Amino acid sequence: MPFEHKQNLDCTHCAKRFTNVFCNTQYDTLENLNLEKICSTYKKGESIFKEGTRPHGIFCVNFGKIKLSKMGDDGKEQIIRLVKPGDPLGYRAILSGDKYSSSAVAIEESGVCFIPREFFMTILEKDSSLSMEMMKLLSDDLRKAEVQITHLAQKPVRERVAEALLFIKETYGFEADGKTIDASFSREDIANIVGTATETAIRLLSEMNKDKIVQLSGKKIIILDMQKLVKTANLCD
Amino acid sequence: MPFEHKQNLDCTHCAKRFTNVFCNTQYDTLENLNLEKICSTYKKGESIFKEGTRPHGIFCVNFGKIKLSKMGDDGKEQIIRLVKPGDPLGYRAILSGDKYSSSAVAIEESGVCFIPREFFMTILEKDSSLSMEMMKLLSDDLRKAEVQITHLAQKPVRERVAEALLFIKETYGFEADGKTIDASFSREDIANIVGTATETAIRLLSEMNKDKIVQLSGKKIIILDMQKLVKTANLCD
DNA sequence: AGACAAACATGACAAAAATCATGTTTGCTT
DNA sequence: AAGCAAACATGATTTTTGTCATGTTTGTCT
Repeated sequence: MPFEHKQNLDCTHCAKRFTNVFCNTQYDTLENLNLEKICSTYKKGESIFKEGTRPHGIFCVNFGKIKLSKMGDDGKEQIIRLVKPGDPLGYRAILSGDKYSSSAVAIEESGVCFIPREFFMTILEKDSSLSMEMMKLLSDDLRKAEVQITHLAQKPVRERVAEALLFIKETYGFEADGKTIDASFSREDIANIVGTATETAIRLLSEMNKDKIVQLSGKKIIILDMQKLVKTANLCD
Repeated sequence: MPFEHKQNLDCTHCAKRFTNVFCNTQYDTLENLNLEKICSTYKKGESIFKEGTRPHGIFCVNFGKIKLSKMGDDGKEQIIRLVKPGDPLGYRAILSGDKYSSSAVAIEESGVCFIPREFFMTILEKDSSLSMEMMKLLSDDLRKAEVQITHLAQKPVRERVAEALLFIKETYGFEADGKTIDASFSREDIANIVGTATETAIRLLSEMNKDKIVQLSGKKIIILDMQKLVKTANLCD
């Protein structure tokens, strides 16, 4: 299924964000990058890479939405991160030299560019500013992961559900109306972000619906009262 | 309290592990490192650095045991990582360019070397193999953090307590008898690794004591039945 | 040694969350 | 449009975990 529908995506998004990573790279190298990259589209549910397999390069999301998730020991999915256009993807495994520790699955139709390992590693060796950017990326991911660890360990499910909504909103933003979260997650997905049973997630969302904090209409979630939502999440910052 | 009792520690441990990070660095640079580094000892309970403060360099543990922990939004401590002799320390904040996202506190008397920021960054810029090693370090930390996220989200407390014991054992090893974990953690510390109430941790440890999986004698924990302990932790790998 | 505080332990209870069961809605496919 | 499966919803119940209360042990300081 993870198949290459070759078509050259215009990398405006990548230009915005992923190129930040390459911001100090020489221009001719970047031109080569444009030649070396392979663009593909993935349909909703297709996986870009799978946990346990070997990485052959690094990805960059051009359009769409992707979830990074890990299989728990009992076969339950845990969503680790959400990926948006412009974000690099699959760098952890490449940089550590081991297998993918999580899977990347398209939440909706997505366009992704692939940069072969050799090419990426060559630039990485030559260009210290790229390494620096990769280190920034990793340390930032690590910081976020540590926050998530603390919250999972200490916060009740209700707060974590509210936090998950804020997290999704922070990642994908609102639709044109300025209040509908621009992403469609199943209740199960939300439960797998929060780390709870699907029924519990459903229940708590329904409660927040009753409390006029959010409004549920199908898969769309409208944030009615941002203040209350933040308060429900009980965040310090 | 975090005071510099200057004394030059012999960096045999650092030579073993931290120097791995510097393994491809030129010899003269390493000699400078030995001149630039500042060694200090920290008494049990003293902190090497504090969450929210600005990093001025990178540390390396020479002897002792250190916990890295984060304050939860409700003021509860969450232990993020355990640090042992030879491990570098405080690199996340330096590499991401922001403040410390966690505090480092000595669990027992510890000797720590400090390498000033400027010096470290200079080598980092010049030496691509050092960057590579730092990226490996970070990606590995990230992988471990993702595993921890998954376990916190999905595993019951009992399994996580068993896992915490295995984790402590993995980090600090056994005493000469080959069965006593070579570290003294309070029950509260263990609870703060696991992400549970102190009483719950105490209770579950007592149970495992009754079940002859471990033997508790004061702060010392003896692993009587490693197989059962691993089974209790319910790990897949 | 005695006093004192901190850590450890355990019971009782309350709260939170998972599980099980059973409908209902929704979105597809034919 | 009918049929069907997946997703959503909700009630009832059980299990897990946290909290509160109350002792006991341990180690440290004088």
